[in-house]
Amino acid sequence: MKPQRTGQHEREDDPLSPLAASFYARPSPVVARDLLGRLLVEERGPGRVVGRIVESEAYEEGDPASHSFRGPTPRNSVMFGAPGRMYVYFTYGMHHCMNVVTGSDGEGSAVLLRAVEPLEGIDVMCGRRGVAARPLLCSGPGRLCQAYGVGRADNGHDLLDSASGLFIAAGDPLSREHAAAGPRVGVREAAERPWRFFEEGSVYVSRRSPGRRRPGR
DNA sequence: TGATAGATCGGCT
DNA sequence: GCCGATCTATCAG
Repeated sequence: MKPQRTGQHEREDDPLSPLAASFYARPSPVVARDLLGRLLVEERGPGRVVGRIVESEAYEEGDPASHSFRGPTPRNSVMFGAPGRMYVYFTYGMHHCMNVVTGSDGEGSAVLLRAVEPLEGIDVMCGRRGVAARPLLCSGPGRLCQAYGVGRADNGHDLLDSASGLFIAAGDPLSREHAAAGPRVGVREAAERPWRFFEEGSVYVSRRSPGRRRPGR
């Protein structure tokens, strides 16, 4: 049960208003951390799907782990384009990963969205994923794309346009004390650039098992 | 509960 | 030809 939004969604204080271009036009590690707590919204399918971003990773040009490291190619060209667009690629023969292009036009930097906490449209996500357990719906880049119905066709998608039905809304940014940083997943020499950002203690992030502590000890 | 291998294919060398 | 910003099933303990 939500109040109807009748053309008021451009208001700055509306948590469902899309983030502006200036938000993305900053260095990717800055954007990655600032994305925590924001809302990933999709309303192109059977119902509105909303999730709170709890995990992200930054990739910079000149970073050996980044697709943009060896310069522009047909595959990664979106990464070198204007900030605020989505870079979607296919990997491991079966998974998609979605990124948000950051920095300035011509620079190959982006932020990988790794996990969100499902808030709305749980049934839609379950249907797309084929699983029911909430922590398994969007905890990982491949799962996230599947839950949101995002694929190669969305490469280059404009996130600044909320009318497109897929965008990131302002939400409620995560406070500093609840945000943690660490080495990126699957990246060699990962410790040198601790550009994975996540919400401390969230059960909706990926890779939470090692060293997991239960409350009380 | 934690570690490991297999699936599967587009892009780059 | 090889490798990968992954996920899942399966096995061992």
